[in-house]
Amino acid sequence: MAQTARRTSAPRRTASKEERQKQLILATIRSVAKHGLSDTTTATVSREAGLSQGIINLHFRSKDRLLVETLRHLAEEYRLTWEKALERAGTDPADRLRALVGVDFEPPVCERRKLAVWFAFWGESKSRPTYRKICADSDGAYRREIVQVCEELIQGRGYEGLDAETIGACVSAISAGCWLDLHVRPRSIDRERARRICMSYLASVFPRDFA
Amino acid sequence: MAQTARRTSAPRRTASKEERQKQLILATIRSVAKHGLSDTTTATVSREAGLSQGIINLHFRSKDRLLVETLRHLAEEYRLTWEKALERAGTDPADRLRALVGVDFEPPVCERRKLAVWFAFWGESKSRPTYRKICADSDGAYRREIVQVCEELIQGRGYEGLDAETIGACVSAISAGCWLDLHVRPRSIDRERARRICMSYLASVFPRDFA
DNA sequence: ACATCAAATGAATGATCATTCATTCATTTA
DNA sequence: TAAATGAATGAATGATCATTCATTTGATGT
Repeated sequence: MAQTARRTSAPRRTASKEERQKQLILATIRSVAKHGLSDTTTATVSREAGLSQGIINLHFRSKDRLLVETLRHLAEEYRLTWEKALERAGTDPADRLRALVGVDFEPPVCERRKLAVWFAFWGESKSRPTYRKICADSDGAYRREIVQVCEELIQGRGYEGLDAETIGACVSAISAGCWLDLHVRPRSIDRERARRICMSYLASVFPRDFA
Repeated sequence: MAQTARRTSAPRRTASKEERQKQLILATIRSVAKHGLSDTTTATVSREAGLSQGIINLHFRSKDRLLVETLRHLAEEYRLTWEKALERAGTDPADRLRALVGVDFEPPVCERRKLAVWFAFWGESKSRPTYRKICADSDGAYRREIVQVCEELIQGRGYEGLDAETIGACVSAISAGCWLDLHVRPRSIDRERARRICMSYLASVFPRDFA
């Protein structure tokens, strides 16, 4: 009985504590994407992980903590992904901006399941200060990076009368807005089209670098 | 006991069925904004309405139906608001575009509580086809209107080489993205700043009409 | 081969929740 | 004023859920 469940999951006792926790976080992402946050229970998560009822309390002390750690995992993955993309992009501000926008529309960040989880936590963040803080910090760090790159581009390439704060706000707003479309109206848009919508904006404000 | 609850609410038996239902929908909006969708129970809603436990099943048959009707209420209010704004704006496409953008950042649409409720339903819409359909239809209708107005503006004012679909997608994406900021990082932005971010985009693509 | 021990289990527990329905109450009708 | 009506109540019910913990399991060291 437990045998059948185990078949689809990692070997039973060889996993280290960290591996087990990550396994449960990934199971939580799948469960939230599939059932929603309201209907994600310790049962749906442990079943998704192929493990037993009690496993969540064993590794995270409570369901609440598991959810918070899941959100933290998402935020960390996001940050690591755009930091790496910036490294690869080199020093040219236009390349760096392209890289930052690209991250929002490529795996591992832009997967339908993960969008669903982001929206799920955003949806609860008004009433959950812990969620809101993690989301706000994550968004804030990304925004600061965008604005800084815009500033470098405006300075370095001699654009006149442009406000980096406003443009940065626009870029990240368009990203978020496209995420909403990908999430709620997936048939109306795909990741590549979303990326091009963002790039069309950059082309309109920085024509010499993106047109 | 029931007396004290009643004191803050509408008179007990004078309300018509529709008034009672609307009262419960408004109570649901307050409850979802305050407690989140996960922690909104028939108890929190009926308490918020100053009525009894059983009232929701009496008027909506189930909690599920109440939630769906609450989302429908939000979507209808949104549609009515931008339809009225279009009427007031007259026939000039630039005015009409200004009006559509304005709606997203004025009451009754853009209130913190209502943003919280939109995000709550978006957050569950991957796993709830009913929610997703209502959200998708609402967004879709607004988007079609934006795109059409952009087309008129491009044609009527002789803008060259602009794609109305893409610009419409940008406008509504920026709106949604600003909503995310208002929702998750309310200290970083207010409605007026959000509106100006949208207008700055319109100024960059339609300089002769918005600059 | 055996003992040790942390990891994992899953049945049991108590709390919370949506829903039901017998009863109460205010209004309308006669 | 009395009877009839149906809106509203709230205690009771059963279902679901997170958490606990006594027991089982399997890996490790001797």
